[in-house]
Amino acid sequence: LDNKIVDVARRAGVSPATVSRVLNDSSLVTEKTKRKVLQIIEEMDYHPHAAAKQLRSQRTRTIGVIVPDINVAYFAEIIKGIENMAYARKYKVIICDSDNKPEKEKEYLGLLPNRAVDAMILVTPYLADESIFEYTDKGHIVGIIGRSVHNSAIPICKTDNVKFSRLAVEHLIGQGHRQIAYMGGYADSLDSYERLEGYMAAMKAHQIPFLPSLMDNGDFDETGGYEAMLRLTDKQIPFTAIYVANDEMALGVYKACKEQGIRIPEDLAVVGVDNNRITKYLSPPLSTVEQPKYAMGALMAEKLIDIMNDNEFSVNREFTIDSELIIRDSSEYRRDREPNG
Amino acid sequence: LDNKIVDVARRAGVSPATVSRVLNDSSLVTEKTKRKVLQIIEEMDYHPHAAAKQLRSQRTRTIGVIVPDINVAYFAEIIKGIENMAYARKYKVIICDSDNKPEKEKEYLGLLPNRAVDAMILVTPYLADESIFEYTDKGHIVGIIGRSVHNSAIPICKTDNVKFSRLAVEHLIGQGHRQIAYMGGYADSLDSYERLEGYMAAMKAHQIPFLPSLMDNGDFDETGGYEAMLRLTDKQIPFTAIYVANDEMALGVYKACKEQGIRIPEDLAVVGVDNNRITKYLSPPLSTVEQPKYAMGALMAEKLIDIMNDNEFSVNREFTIDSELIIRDSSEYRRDREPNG
DNA sequence: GTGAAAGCGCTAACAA
DNA sequence: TTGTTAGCGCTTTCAC
Repeated sequence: LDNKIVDVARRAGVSPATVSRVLNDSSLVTEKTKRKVLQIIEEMDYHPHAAAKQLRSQRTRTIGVIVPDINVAYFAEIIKGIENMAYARKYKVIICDSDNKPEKEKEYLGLLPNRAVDAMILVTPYLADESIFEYTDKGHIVGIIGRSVHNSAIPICKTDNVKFSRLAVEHLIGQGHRQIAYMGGYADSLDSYERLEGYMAAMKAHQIPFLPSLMDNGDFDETGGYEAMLRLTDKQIPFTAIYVANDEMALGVYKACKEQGIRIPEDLAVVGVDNNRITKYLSPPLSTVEQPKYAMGALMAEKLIDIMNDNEFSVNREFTIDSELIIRDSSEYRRDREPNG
Repeated sequence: LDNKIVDVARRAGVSPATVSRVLNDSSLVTEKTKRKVLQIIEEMDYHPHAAAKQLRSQRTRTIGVIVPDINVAYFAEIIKGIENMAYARKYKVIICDSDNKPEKEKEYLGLLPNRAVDAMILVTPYLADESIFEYTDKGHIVGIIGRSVHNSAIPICKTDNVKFSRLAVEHLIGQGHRQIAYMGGYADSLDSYERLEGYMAAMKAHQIPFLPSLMDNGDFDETGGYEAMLRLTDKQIPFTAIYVANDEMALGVYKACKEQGIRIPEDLAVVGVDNNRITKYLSPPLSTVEQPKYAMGALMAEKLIDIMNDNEFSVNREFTIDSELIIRDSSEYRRDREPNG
């Protein structure tokens, strides 16, 4: 029914091979034949069959992206960065929303051995390092965004958790706070751990004793943050500031504070991480650490595409992007400030 | 290098056809052979080659989704609905973020004739009806979410713009408002038009004269909403309430009000549309119309998959889902209300 | 610079 | 119930 490459070839009076060369702009075709073929292609409204091309060339020009929840702004922005770079390099992006279900992530990884994708980008905290190595060991191309992994061969893109966490906590200390709580994500997440490290470094540098009872984990989501905040306040150990390992959990902290009549920032200063779009609309606007989400997505997509095309010879496969502390009203109480940031 | 179906066949002592049958669980295989083959597949860690399968079967089990911006919560939630249904039916989803660029949307539509996708879901206000018909006329399967199109053959999923807009405006009238402004999206969008229709119906039903000068368009985004709001207030024609055709523009309205010292809801009641996640965190929380975004995505994906598998015989291809007015503080000023909704 | 021919890995029609 | 066989539509040697 549809036109194939032989039909175009016949009409143009050339061989299928030549049409193929034109299509993939090989340098070995005369300008004249090329023009002719292009014209026939246009006339016949010919479209190459993707699957045939993929089967023959053994590449799909498709990248998969696994995220826990596309609805969370942090992941959506990363995907956007990936998509834009992919589009510029004529790659497609298959989106794999794991719905926070590890089984679903494992199944989606299967796209690699099925050769439905040429590479996979993981933006998920769930998959164990070993599950990832299973694939990289077989030569599959995998990139990781926003989390650390103990394997220097895998390209990974992240920010400096320790560094920005220390800055965030030192900002709170600079505001006069001494009782500062820390809320992490999953207990076993390397990100959580590194952010805690930064927190402790700041405390230590200012000779503030570290209180384990002022620490809790909120699973990186709103509900978890809410519940962790309730546990923290239940303890009756006073604290005047809290450093929360991501903005989603900070939403839960806001909710808990509202319910308990704790005023932000008068009674409690709050600093989050991610600079989700939502944070600047909160009341008060939330201080947070900008994560260059779009840039991380775009960079990782570019690196993987370069690797697949053998344009990537760099030894260093770990890319650390700078992140910036954004101070808003949630951590800085001033009467003279405008109503919103 | 990798195992193919013949390798499995050989090892299992059967023909490739039988292995294929097992893989696609055809009913014509003995339990015994099936078990045997499955075991060999497991042993050899065999994974079928997606492109070969696609080429032979002429289906990709992949759906494309075109959205203007995956970062906008409205679109992200729809995608999530599509992705979940697709996953349940063993389909993949290719995400096409057009970045609000019509050229990019046109190019992504090319995935259809390239047979890189079996169907395409459009969630974009940009593409002209004719551009869509170009593809449907050639037999390509296309579904549309959240906008109207003048062609009953194309499956489309939407909410009843006229109905919910009328409800929203009548809510404002019920609060005692008479000078009510309307902010639409693109001037030529059918959604904008239908929401205006609902607005006018409500006004007419309550014998409130319709003032064209209390209408403007804000292009469905925050900046557009901000600018449209400035134009409206510049006119010096008083209004005490505004019905805004989506939440993104309402963010712009909030910003303009803040700058001009207009208090919400005391000086101006605001109602938006979409119930983006962000709205309930605004100060004051924004009244809005819930759009069942996830449900629309899931429903459309299901319908298209049914159509592709000939399980869909229904004549009616327009699905209208109910939407619900959510009243929060931005349109209802009460001293006794809790700080946030 | 161009063409002929082989084959990528699978499925489906037909035969057994 | 199972096997044989012929392609799906393209790219890519290898000749010319």
